[in-house]
Amino acid sequence: MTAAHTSPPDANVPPKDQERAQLGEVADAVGSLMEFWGFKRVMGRIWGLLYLRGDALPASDLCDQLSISSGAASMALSELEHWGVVRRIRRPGDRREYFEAETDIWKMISRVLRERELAQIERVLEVFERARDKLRSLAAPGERTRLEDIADRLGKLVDLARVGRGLLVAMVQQGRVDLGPLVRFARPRRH
Amino acid sequence: MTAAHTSPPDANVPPKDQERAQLGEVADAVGSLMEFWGFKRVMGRIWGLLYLRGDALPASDLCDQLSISSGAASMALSELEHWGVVRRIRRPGDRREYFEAETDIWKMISRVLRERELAQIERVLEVFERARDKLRSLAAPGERTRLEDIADRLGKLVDLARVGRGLLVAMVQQGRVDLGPLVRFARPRRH
DNA sequence: TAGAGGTTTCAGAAAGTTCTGAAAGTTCGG
DNA sequence: CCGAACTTTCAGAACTTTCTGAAACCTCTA
Repeated sequence: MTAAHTSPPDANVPPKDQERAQLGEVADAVGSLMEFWGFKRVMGRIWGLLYLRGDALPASDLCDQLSISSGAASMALSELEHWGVVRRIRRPGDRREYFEAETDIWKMISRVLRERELAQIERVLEVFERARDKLRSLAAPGERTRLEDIADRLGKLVDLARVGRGLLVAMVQQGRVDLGPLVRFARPRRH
Repeated sequence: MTAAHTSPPDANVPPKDQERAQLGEVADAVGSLMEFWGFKRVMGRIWGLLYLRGDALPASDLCDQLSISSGAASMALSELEHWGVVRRIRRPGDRREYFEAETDIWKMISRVLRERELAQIERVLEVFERARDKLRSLAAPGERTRLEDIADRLGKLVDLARVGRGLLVAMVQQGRVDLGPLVRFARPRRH
C-alpha cells in the first residue's frame, strides 16, 4: 500500500500541482469549446489559462504550462490577437512581451459572429440568388416547369439565409432577438 | 475566335449542363455551410442536391452527380439519416434504395442543437464546476487568496455556460429567445 | 435458393491540419 | 551600433480526417 490510502485521496499532492492540474483541465475544456467553434484548440487553451490567471504572462510561461512549442504559441497568439481575444503588453525594463486575456466575452463572440459567420452567410446567399436567377432564365417561358420548381425551392433557401442574416445582425447589434421568423421560414410550406 | 463570342456567353452550352452546373454550385455552397457547422462537406452537398431536386434519388445518381465514390456516399448517407436529414425510401419493383431530403430545416437545426451543442455545453459546464469547487477547497480558509480570485473567475464561466445552456434549451423548445442575459453575463463586471 | 444487383465495410491512400524546432529576424540596453 | 534576449517564420514531421475501391455482405426475384 502506498501513502495514497490516506484520505482525501490527494492530500499528499502539493497544492501548487493540484492548482495547475485544475487550471489545465479548464483550459482544455475551453480549448474543446473553441475547437468546436472552428478555431484551433491551443487558442482556447491559451485564452482559458490567461483568463483564469487574471494577469499577463510571457509566451514562455504559456509554452511551459501548456506544453507547446514557441512556434505554436507565437502563431496562436497572433491569431488570438487578431480576433481581439488576447492583448499584447510591454512592460518597461522587460524585453519580453506579456499577454493578457480579454475579459469581455460578449465582445469576442459578437466579433466572430460579425466577421466570420456573417461573411459566410453573405457568400452563400449570393450563390443561392445567382443560381436561382440563372435557373429561372433557363426555364421555358410561360409554363410551369420542373426548373421553376427547383428555382422555387432555391428561393426558399434564399429566404432562410436572409432570415439567418437578419438574426445575426440583430444579435451583434442589440443582442436581443426573436427566433420566431427563423422557425417559420425553416419549416416547409404546407404546399 | 470561337463560337463563344455570341451573347449571352453560354448560349451554346446545353441547358441540361447549365442546370447541372447550377445545382452543383448550390450543393457546394450548402456543403461549405455544413462543413462550417462541423459536418462533412459531402453531407451538405448531398442534402443540397436532394433538396433542390425535390424527389428521391438512388445512391448511384448521387455518386455520378457529385463525383464521389460509393463508399463515401454510403457513409455520408447513413450519417445524414442518423441526423434525420435524409430519408431512405424503397420503391416496389426496384431493388435500389432511394434517398430524399428532409425539408423541415428547423427540425434539422434544432435536433443538432439539442443533441450536439447541448451535450457539448453540459460537458464543459461540469468541468468548470468541478474545477471551481476543487480550487475553493484548496484555498486557505478565512482570507481572500489568489486561488479564491481564480475560482471567482471560473464561477463567471460557469454562469455564462449556464446562460448559454438556457438559451439553447429555449431555442429548441419554443424558438424564441432573448439574448439579453447572455450579453449581460458575458460582459466583465465593472469590478 | 441461386445469383444478379445493390449496399456496407474497411484497409490503405490522399488530403488537410497543426506542431516542432531551428534559423532568420527584431528590439533594446548599453 | 553590438549582441543578448526574445519573437516570428517556415519546412518538414506528426497527426487527423476524409475518400477510394474492392471484397464482403445483403436481399430480392425468378
